Amino acid sequence: MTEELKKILENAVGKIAGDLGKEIPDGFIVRLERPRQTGHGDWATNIAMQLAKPFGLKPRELADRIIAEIPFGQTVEKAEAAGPGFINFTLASDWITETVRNAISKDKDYGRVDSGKGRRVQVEFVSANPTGPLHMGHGRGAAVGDITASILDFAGWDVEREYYINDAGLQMELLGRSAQSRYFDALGRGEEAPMPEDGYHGDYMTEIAASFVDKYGDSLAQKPLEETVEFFSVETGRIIIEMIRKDLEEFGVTFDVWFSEKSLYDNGQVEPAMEELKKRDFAYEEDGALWFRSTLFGDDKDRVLIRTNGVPTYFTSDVAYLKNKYDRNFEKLIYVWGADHHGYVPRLKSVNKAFGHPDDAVDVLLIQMVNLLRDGKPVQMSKRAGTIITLREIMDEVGVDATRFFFVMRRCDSTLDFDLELAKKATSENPVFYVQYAHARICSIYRELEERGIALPSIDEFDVSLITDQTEINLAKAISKLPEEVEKAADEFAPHRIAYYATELAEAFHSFYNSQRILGVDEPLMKTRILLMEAARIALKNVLVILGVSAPEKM
RNA sequence: GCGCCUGUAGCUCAGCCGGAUAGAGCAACUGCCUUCUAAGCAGUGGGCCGGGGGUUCGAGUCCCUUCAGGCGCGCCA
Repeated sequence: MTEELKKILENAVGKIAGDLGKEIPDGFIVRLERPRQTGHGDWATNIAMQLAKPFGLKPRELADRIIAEIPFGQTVEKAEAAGPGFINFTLASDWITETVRNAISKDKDYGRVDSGKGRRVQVEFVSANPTGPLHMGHGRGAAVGDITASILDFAGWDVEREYYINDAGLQMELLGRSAQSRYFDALGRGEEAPMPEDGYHGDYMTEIAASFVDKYGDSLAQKPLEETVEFFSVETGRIIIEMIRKDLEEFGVTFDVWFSEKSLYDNGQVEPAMEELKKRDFAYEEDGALWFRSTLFGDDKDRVLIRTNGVPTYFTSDVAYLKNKYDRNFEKLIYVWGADHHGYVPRLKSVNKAFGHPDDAVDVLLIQMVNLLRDGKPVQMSKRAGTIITLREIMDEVGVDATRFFFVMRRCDSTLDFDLELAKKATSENPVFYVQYAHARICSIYRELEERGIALPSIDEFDVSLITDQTEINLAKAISKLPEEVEKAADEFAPHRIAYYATELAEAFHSFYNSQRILGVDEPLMKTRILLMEAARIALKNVLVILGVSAPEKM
């Protein structure tokens, strides 16, 4: 629909350029936008303002000349110059028929676009250390990552979701010693293996230790402590990862790949990555350590890759991991990180450049903090005091649907107030219910139709001439926006756009529903409205699928 | 000290690559159920887009500066 309009405008502009003997500037493209004001028609363009100077005309004058070249009829019903030089278009009502036909025939695929062109993209998210349960912040990252991935999939990308398990390094050893200590506690021999200074104290550690006792009795206490640390570390990590995996699965998030940091070392992928940096002269040895020349990329000092004592830093793994990702032929890499890691972004980008990859192949989504509100007051959380709120607690309290929706309701780079009371409310104040309710209402009408023995009409029975009410037109317009919203959300990695769009779509439906009846009107009109409603149901359903929120048939 | 994020209606936030009279939701107020789900709809009021400068036909949007809040600046992860 907009493609045709663009073509019409390109032709018009071309003809005028010819008449004037002027050139169209390089890189010029016709852009169409949705006017903010409904009174300004369906679409608008600012080409007259853009071309005024090169054409040597006043914007309004040029706008009038462009309009004079437009063939009215099939596509465009009305075009008028407005404001400083906009051209506003009202489309012929065909677009409504097209929208309804399109939605119903594509059904589950309605809203899919192909801006991704089948390119491979990896979204790596959550990637929490396997040292404890996921908390709120991880939850937001999980929702943002998962929904971003869904959006990209809908936009025609070939998407892989990946969880990077930080199972190498000192944290894991600390975890092992903590588990070991709890294990001895469980045997009543706590003094033999004291809890390390910064050990993991959570209740889950006690439970894990108990499971070791169940499984191994006191056999693990027979050997010297140092000999079993590794075992405790690996096994505890495995148990916690499984716990995390279950929580995420219940949260509606599943990964294609669980990638172990340790495997980079076990499979010898770290050394070659370091060698490549050295070969390209981005790494050098000094003072017994291996350094990355981050100063070449504006960092204030070079950064250590391999410490003097021979132990690699986390940065080392990340270099190897980045290389590994490219080896798997991804064209685009998306990292979802907590905003507290933002200082690390330039370093990752630097490595990316050092390897000779385009800068925009890597995108890092920084997720700001979540403030949990109960009774309108922030809930104080402290790791030290053990008062961390876990993702599981939130899911259990407010449900998966509301949790997911709330986590993507705001732009990622803005801190999020998560109001527990609001998330649980079953009123229109709560956007999740508002959207789901629209879907349930439609399904309710279907039940009524079934009872009255009325079948879903065929698309050919849609009669656009019967669509006269503004709420009907607004609903059709909202439905027609799904593909463009998906494209924009994918383009910007902005899942919140879809949450906003979902609300807008639901609003258009509720408004229509309240003002017009479906049953009890003349049959042709009833059929036309049923088809419009069916298109709305499909759009709502697909949007909820993208968000990973259920679409209830009854509420 | 340096860097990143944020600052828009009473509250929570949208605002796309600079465009028209800055938008939602909530809260407040007024209406709407004998008919498909009122968990809904319609309407009203509410603004120095943190402040100051600049860029230009045009700035909430871009640049500089300043103020306020948050978060980072290890051979920790």
